[in-house]
Amino acid sequence: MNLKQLSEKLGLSQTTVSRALGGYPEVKAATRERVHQAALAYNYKPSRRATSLATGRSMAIGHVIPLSSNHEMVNPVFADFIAGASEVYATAGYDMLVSVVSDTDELRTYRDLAGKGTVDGVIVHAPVPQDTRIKVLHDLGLPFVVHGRAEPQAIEYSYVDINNYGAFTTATHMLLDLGHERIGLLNGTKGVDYADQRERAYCETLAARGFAPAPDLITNNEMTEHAGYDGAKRLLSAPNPPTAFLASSVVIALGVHRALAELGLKLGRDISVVCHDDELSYIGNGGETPLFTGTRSSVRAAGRRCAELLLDRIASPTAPHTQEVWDVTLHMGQSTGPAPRHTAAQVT
Amino acid sequence: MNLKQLSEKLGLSQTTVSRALGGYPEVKAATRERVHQAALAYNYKPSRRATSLATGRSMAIGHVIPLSSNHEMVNPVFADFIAGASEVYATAGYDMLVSVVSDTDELRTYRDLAGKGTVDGVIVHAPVPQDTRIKVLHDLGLPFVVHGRAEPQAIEYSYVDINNYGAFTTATHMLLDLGHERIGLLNGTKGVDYADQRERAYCETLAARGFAPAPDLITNNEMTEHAGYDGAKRLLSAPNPPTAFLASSVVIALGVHRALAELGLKLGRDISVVCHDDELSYIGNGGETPLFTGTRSSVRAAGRRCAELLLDRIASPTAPHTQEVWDVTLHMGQSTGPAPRHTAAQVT
DNA sequence: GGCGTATTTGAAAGCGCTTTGGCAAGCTTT
DNA sequence: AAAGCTTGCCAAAGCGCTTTCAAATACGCC
Repeated sequence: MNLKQLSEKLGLSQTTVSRALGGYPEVKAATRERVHQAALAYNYKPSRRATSLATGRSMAIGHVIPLSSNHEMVNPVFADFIAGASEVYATAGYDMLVSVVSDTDELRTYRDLAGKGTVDGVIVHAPVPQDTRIKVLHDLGLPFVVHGRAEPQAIEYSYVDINNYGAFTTATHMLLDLGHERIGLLNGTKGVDYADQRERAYCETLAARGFAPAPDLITNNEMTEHAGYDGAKRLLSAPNPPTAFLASSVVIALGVHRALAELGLKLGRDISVVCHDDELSYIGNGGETPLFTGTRSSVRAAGRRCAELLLDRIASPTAPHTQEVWDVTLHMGQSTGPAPRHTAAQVT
Repeated sequence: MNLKQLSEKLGLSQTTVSRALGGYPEVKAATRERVHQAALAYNYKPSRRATSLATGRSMAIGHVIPLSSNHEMVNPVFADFIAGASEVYATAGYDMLVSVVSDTDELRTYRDLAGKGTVDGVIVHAPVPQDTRIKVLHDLGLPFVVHGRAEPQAIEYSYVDINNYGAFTTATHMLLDLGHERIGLLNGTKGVDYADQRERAYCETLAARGFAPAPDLITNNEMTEHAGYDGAKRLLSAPNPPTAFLASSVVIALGVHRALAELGLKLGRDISVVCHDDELSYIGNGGETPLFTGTRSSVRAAGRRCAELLLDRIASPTAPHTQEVWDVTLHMGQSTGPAPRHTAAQVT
């Protein structure tokens, strides 16, 4: 059933039917009602294809999920981020288009989406400093919102980020206050903004408190369980091992936890761990007393907010940009405690 | 730049330009070349909106990710599944549309997608026995492929599944062979096909070997880390605790691992764990000697295969249906060992 | 009654492609 | 030389909507 058929059945013009369904005011209430009834009865739904050609808007938002080209892994935070964004799109009548592409293909994907007009806007993930994507999207005239930041940038843009620097400053201070002096940092891959911010916070806090950050206590990796396990195990078996870890994600922290169990070390007593917790639904760190002490911020909420901002931008493209940095709160769990008197790990 | 403008620049008709770009044979090679050059030079890309209206195909596939209505969680396996599917779509020129919806809204979403013609086909996730979605999609005439099975069904359909029954039969036998007699089953939510298959395999194998499956050794839950932790802890602190666990996912197994660490029990010695491993990239159980002994099957490969089958169906809708059940292999890890002589857990 | 103003409806022109049905020119074939 | 094929191109008709512009009807008021 298409518009023409429906309007014939009703004895009305396509114009009137279209307007009635579209909620335009110049249709008599009675007529509108009649049209709605008929649409329901015949299960008429305007073709998305035709609508978008006529309006010039595709009513879809693109999410380009970068696959780190050397590992080809997809970070589970995207699942939650997308779930949040999807909620917003659904209520606004937008569809969500996701393409998972090697990060080397990302720019091409954007050019494609813009050229073909497949989407009305995109979300940019995991920005790096001086991210080229921002310039490209700006030049393409495709509205976008960045999840994270990519400073410095000549171009004004909207973003939603968390205060990574603040979070890891707080976390580092807390571990220092507990008496930990050798703290390992199990971080994400170098060059991604949040990872860099966190490392900077860690180093600068240590320096401010009079400790020289030891480069050998920092690992950079995809934030997998395995990386956490490997990193912890390696650092703990080195001479002069750390007594605490800062982990960039709960998944990493779980890996640390596994390493500790294997080494016979007790979390929170022998070794302390603080992580950043995105509140992933399946790998949650919830409960009244969460396992890991961590800086917490819902990535799902970030997804929602990014989606909202993007829809706003599409609706009013000339409005000033919105830049939000969310503060994160430190939640105490069972993974932190005072530094042991003697170096805990006597691992060979 | 649109087709009209490009053809004017070239002094050709829209027809010829369209054909040249579309690879139709009735264009002179020299002309085709000239058109391609111009398209490149002016960065012309045919509008997806217009193309799909003209052809009647939207060149998009829908993935409806169900959010269990009571928990509102999104399973991380979807991230990997989608990554696999996306690869296939990308090479075939298809887009992937994903909507994350409460499972109560799923049917409405399908009707919407079909009615508006937003997608050319969909993938059905996490089927339940006598799944209503299959009937609905069949009646809507929307091509689909199911990831998993939903037997019995009056309707013929294509699916890709793993041999869940076989996997958990093998796993149960293995634990029995190691001397474990009380085996806990930490399963996904009841009613989802794979969870039911696994429970059936577990129960029937126990029965075949002369053991009565104890209902109090089975838990059904969302497959979160927390569920694994809770389940293990509860079962281990009951009178007559199990000496081994079958876990429906690595994420659950990680929770079990955490519970064991907390109770001072050693994985693979005091308590054995076998899990099903979807080979999730971030929560991987890889390495030469994986942590968990498990039945292994790549959910990403399943995503790829489902996508291929769906594109095939769309290309030839009357072709016979394909039904694949993949065998899974058991990989030995460090989490299994002979049953301890005495009940290991002396937990209050 | 006539005029101005709302109110309500419709005809038709796009949106930017694909594709059908021709048509002209150049080749074969008889 | 006429008839029949190919080859290479084009005009124009859709695809199913939205939206502009115009028109018809109803209403209020002097």
